[in-house]
Amino acid sequence: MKKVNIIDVSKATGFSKSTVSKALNNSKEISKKTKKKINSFAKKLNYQPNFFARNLRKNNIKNVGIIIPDILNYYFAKVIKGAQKEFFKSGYDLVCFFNEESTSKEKKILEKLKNGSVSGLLISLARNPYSENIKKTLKDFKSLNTPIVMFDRVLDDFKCDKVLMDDFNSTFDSVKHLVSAGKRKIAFVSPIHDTIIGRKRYDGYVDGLKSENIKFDKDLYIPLTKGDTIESEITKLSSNGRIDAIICIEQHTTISILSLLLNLGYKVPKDIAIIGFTDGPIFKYVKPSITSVDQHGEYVGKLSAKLLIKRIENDQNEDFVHEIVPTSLIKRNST
Amino acid sequence: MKKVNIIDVSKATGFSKSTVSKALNNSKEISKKTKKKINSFAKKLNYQPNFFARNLRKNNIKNVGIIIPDILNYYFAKVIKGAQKEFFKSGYDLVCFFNEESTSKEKKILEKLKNGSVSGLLISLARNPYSENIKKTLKDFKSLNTPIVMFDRVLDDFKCDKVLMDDFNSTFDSVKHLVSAGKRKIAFVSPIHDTIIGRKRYDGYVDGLKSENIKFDKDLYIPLTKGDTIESEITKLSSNGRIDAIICIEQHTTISILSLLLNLGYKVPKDIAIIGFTDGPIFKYVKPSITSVDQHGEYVGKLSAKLLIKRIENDQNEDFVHEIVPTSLIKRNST
DNA sequence: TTGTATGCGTTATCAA
DNA sequence: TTGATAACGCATACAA
Repeated sequence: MKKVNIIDVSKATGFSKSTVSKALNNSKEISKKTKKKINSFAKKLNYQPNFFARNLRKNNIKNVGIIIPDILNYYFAKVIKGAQKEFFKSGYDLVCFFNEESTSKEKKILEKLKNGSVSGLLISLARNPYSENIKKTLKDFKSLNTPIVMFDRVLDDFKCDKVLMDDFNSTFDSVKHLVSAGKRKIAFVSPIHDTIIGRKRYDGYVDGLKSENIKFDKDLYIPLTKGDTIESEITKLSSNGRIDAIICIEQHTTISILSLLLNLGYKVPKDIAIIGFTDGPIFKYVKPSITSVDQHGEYVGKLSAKLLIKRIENDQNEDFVHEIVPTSLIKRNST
Repeated sequence: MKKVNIIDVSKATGFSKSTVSKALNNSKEISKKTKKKINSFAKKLNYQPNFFARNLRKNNIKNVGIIIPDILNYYFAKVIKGAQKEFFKSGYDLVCFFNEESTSKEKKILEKLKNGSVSGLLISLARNPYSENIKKTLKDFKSLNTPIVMFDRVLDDFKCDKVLMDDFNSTFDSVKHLVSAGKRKIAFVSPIHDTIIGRKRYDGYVDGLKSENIKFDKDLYIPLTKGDTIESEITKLSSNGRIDAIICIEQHTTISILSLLLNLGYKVPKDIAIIGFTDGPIFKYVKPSITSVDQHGEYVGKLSAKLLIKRIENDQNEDFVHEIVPTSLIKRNST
């Protein structure tokens, strides 16, 4: 069963293929009557204009790519949701890729996308993306005129539109919140201390303490390296009333800490309060529910999509934009 | 900055464009030396063959679409992950859409996809998909030679490859598991009693009871309609030792039930055991952790992708396949 | 081994 | 208002 093309419609209606084309594209050159006839035939034959021929002729494709680390991460799922909605509204299709925190996979994806199947790219990089490789590959997109918008995990020295979370204030505000709840011995647990985001959140924590005239105690800063378990750290830290609150900037570690504290017999938040990071509902269902920093993933996706569309459709030479999306604290029962 | 095309490469190298084309496609007609030269020039110029021209010529596109209800649902996220991996391996790009449980949105997506931007379609329908509209739209894909694979939420009277969960045995096995833990007064809570899946799980429950010689008590079957709260139902049901276990086939309802029971002073699982449904980690972190039916979303995605690729690349006329993916019980502390 | 010519299905320009 | 023709960029049958 061959696909019906414009010539089939032309033959069926008796009009030339250029008339058919114009009629189907609702050109005002064509009379109402002719349009009606041609449209009805096209429908009857289930004619669909060839995607490639049309795009080849018009030389633009309404596809954009998105590359994120992991779709099972609730934050990224929200970003995709927000982005997809926005793109769909503007007629763009969203092609999804996952780098699984691997720079080499990321590179493979990027190389593949150079084939022109997308006219723009949304990307949040794999951890430790500071490889020259990736940067070089990304630069190729510039010469292909394919704009890139980075969000969340961005490359500092790559020039493009960027959407960032307000990581600094997320922890700054967390400290404020804890202090207002009477806490002053606040630990900071970071399994991502070697990332830019981790450092910004750390800075917010340190400055938050400073703004409350609390002396920074480096023993209360717990950077975790991959594979570290927090068990001994937390046990040590929590003994003798050395701390009365914990800010943890990664979801699973937060849950482990909560369960550890409860097992050790501490009351949360009375003895030790906890603040965690996630967009997801998990913290809502544990006991006690955990106060958490909401990163507004859906909004990040929407905003990134808007920037990308603008960049695709308008001037590529405008100055690059860096948007900072504020986080907000969802207050629950752990603080 | 115009994109460089094959003629630019041809001029740069001094070879004709057909020689260039052949060289870049690694044709054995072309000498090693020529290939080398042409390849190096192509690289230097950052030449990328025009996506549309190439596809127009070859008339096949390595894009597939996936439509799911909601990406924030962990099960569907897993399906996407599994599918994406499989598609990527075979060189296909995955274009993602979400129907948000709306048949009209679903229809819009399908209509749009008729433009030939994908050569295959993976779909899990919005609830209540039994509209003639959707079926008619889906049928159009047949005449476009675009194969469809349905998974999970399928349309019974539409002929295509399908991947289904073993819903019947999921609840059948759950009953067995509860009985082996000494429970016999097992309630069944279903917020999706009006769906095929809901009915199959119900059947599994009923037959599970039968196989254990437990008389079915219709008062223990709680179908919930949208908006119903389970509070009064569960309170009534749990009083006077009327039940000693609950199977609930929706994640959020399950969590609510757990929390309700604990508030009412019941011990879980001693007084009342609970089994829920989800692929996600939420049940792992509540106290007590909840035994749950794992639907193996990633495998469902992978399998669906495989079927679709086969259908795209091979004979379209083979008989349609219906795969049943077994579920498994993750035993935790609520049973 | 390389080059010439043609066609894929559209849309756009120009002529009728 | 309609139609003939060229062009988009590539791949391939065929000629050299």
